[in-house]
Amino acid sequence: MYYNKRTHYCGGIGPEQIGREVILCGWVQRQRDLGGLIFIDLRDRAGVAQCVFDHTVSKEIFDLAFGVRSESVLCVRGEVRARSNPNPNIPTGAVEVLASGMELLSRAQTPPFEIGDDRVSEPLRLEHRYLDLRGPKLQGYMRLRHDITQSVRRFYDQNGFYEIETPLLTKSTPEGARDYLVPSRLYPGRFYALPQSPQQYKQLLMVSGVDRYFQIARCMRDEDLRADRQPDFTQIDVEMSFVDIDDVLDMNERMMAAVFKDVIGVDIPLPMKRMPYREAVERFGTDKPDLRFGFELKDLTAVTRACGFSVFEDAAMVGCVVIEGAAAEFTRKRLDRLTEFIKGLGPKGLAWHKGAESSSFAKLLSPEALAAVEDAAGFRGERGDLLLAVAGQRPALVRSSLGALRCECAKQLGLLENNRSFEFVWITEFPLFEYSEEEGRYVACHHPFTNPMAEDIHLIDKPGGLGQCRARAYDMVLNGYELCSGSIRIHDAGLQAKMFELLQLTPEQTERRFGHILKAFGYGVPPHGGVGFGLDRIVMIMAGTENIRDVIAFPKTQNAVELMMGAPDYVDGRQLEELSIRVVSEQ
RNA sequence: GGCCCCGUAGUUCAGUUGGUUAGAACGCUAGCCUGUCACGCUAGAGGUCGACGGUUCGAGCCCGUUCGGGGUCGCCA
Repeated sequence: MYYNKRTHYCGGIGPEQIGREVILCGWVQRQRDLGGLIFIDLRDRAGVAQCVFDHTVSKEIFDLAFGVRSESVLCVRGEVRARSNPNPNIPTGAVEVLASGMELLSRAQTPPFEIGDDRVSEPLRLEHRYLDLRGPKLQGYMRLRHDITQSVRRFYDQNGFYEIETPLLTKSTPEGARDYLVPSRLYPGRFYALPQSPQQYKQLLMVSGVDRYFQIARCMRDEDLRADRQPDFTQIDVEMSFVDIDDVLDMNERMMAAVFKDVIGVDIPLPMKRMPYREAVERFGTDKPDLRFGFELKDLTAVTRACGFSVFEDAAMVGCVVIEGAAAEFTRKRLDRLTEFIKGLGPKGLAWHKGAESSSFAKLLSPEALAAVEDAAGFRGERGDLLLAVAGQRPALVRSSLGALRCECAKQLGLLENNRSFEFVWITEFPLFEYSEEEGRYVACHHPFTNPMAEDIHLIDKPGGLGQCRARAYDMVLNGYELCSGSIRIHDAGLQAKMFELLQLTPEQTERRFGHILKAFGYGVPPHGGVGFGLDRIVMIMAGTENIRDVIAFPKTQNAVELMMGAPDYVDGRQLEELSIRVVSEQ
């Protein structure tokens, strides 16, 4: 037995080891039997090494090598030697191991798919996640994720932050995402909630005088999933005392730059760009703009009021994007597909224009009106521009559709493929409140502890002022993804009480949901603020994938199912009894 | 909850206007082969066409329902 005497990783042998005896352990990537000569490619997390079995090895070992199957676990002992015909396709291709011994440690069944074949359907791979994780792609992502979290920890440690864990079993505060609930055995009818974020705990740590805190925190939200959203995810949670916006932005953009430098050697220019929320929405139709390309939104409403085209005239807003120099790329068929794309988002249709000769609306406008539209849009026919316009009754929908459209066009033009540029921007001056039709009241955009901007506080008492009031809240956005979100919190008891009043929470509700934190704030709270980063998204972008499941070891499907173990699942009747739970719906 | 896409050997896919025995590649099994590395050659096994119901003389194909998966809107303080 010598498998516990491993000398190298498979991927770790090279010309330096020539002439030395090594012991490698790993999985059979492939076996090639040439009759009197057998090759076994042995794989571990570091790479693949070719092991050779020939007449120099005992018949017993040769027969063992003859019978090995893919994915069986072996330990191979032998001498490293130079290959007479090196394989330039693998890093260890200059050498091979001439086997003198071998142990078959675990015989594998035929796997349901070939390791490393990324065409295989995702459900099958998720059901056998441990096999998918053997492949070089996911191994690379796990390593990347490790490197990122280590770099994050180093940065905050070096800047005086304490890493502190907060509870997973906590209390439901139903303002925000839906909670995952955990029944209490000792208190029938009562429930813990799993944290959506450690928000309140980190603020309480500021009350405690921790001053600077961070945590790589698991968070759970029982909401529907997306390609970049899991119900069970990880947040880099950060809070600082005695700070205002600039201090928080400065610290955390330096963290992000340090991680990019450490992990992938990319220099991120600092300070990062900043853009008020309002500007982002007007120029890009979203609060998370992708700044890797242009195609900015233009408002045409002023020039289409009396243009002669009723669809434009009757709309509350007409907006457009100009896809510069790309008119030739967009054939009639592709424009039809873009129209379907837009319709899927809500608007009734898409108007397009390549010049007077080729346009869905030019004939309907007077020459003067058309010139005014082209001018307002920044359209230049001689450059081969394509103008895409959307008209509608809801300006917010017109903007968001155009925002999605500019991204779709960039994608179709191949501007994002293999694009390794990183365009960071802080979105600032978010609205403090937004009106909820569903609840018939104003709700906090961020959360109810968010501080208003000093210059906007007076708006709170003005009629209609609530919707105008801006918050000391900010998001870091990278390539169209929201990477983090944060704010400066309220530390003034009077202002906090006022906020709850404006949110139309009764004193009873306030007491039940937030009494503990208000009580704590009564004993001396420093001005404080912080951020929460979506770690999974950071890893995803640095990995260059668009699928958040790729960078989570054991992710869930879109229906929040964990296919490998089969969670969620029914539980034993006795377990339910202990929890005083009666299941009403049938199994 | 709404909308869109997908479901055929173990895997990835093809399958004509609805028509005889549903094909290919890889993988798998057996045999041969001493320099392969996507080894090669020979032979073989492997399918409730996601499920249920309907239309039809006849359904992988048409219709309905349903299940599973993906994307997206709502939702995600």
